[in-house]
Amino acid sequence: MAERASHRVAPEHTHPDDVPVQTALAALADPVRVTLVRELADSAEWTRSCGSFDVPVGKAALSHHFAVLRGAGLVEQRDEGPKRVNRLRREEFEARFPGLLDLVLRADRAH
Amino acid sequence: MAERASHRVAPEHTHPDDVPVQTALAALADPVRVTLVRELADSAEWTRSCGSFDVPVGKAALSHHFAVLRGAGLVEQRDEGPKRVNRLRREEFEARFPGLLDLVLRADRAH
DNA sequence: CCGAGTGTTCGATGAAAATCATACACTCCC
DNA sequence: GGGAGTGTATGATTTTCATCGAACACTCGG
Repeated sequence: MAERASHRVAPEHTHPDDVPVQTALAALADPVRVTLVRELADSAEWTRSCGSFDVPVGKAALSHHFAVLRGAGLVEQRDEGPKRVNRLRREEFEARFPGLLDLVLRADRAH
Repeated sequence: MAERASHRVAPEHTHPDDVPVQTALAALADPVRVTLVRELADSAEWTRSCGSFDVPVGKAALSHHFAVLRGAGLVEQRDEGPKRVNRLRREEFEARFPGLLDLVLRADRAH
């Protein structure tokens, strides 16, 4: 059939424009999610599969965190073969919440 | 004696510079606290006592929220007679987390 | 010095969120 | 098509956090 690579249900995405400030802040208030966002920011787009992140949680929790990040308009996902690869929505998120992402990424550990 | 108005233990304050991003985001991720911050932003400094805010929580919870806001470097308090009056640490917080406060204050309800 | 007003502390309660283990669905490759 | 690899869904457990009620501390004005 004229199908793309995946038969799975495509992940639900929320555009940053449709995200309340509250939701964005809550998403970024969790250390695990911030780690994901930071690692994602240091990688090329669509190169990181969900399982490739160095966080101390099981895959169930990990999957949950990605769902939250999608819901906050921070991450976009696409199925590529058996893996689900990720992309940080830098520009779109920056346009909706100017400065916020940079704040989290820079994260002066000097404190 | 050469004492100020209050004998109470002065409230503990944390300067924004000593606040981790994580803490700041968590503090602003609560709707009640955001209401406090917004009302505070719309008032002259040192004019609002803790009890003067329009939030749907008892005074115990309210007192807790102010403690969190102090710990996040968002609010400064001073005892004035029997009341404790507040001030939003606009400049200091802005210097530490550029753009963050504006983001919360503007809070486009258009979503 | 008492009483009203104000805010904090403490302990308990309830709700929300993070986590895990297990089971399941899908894709690819042999 | 079977099996390994990858991610999701579900249900239970744990932790965290917001909240409340009641008791307490402090200030001020009669």
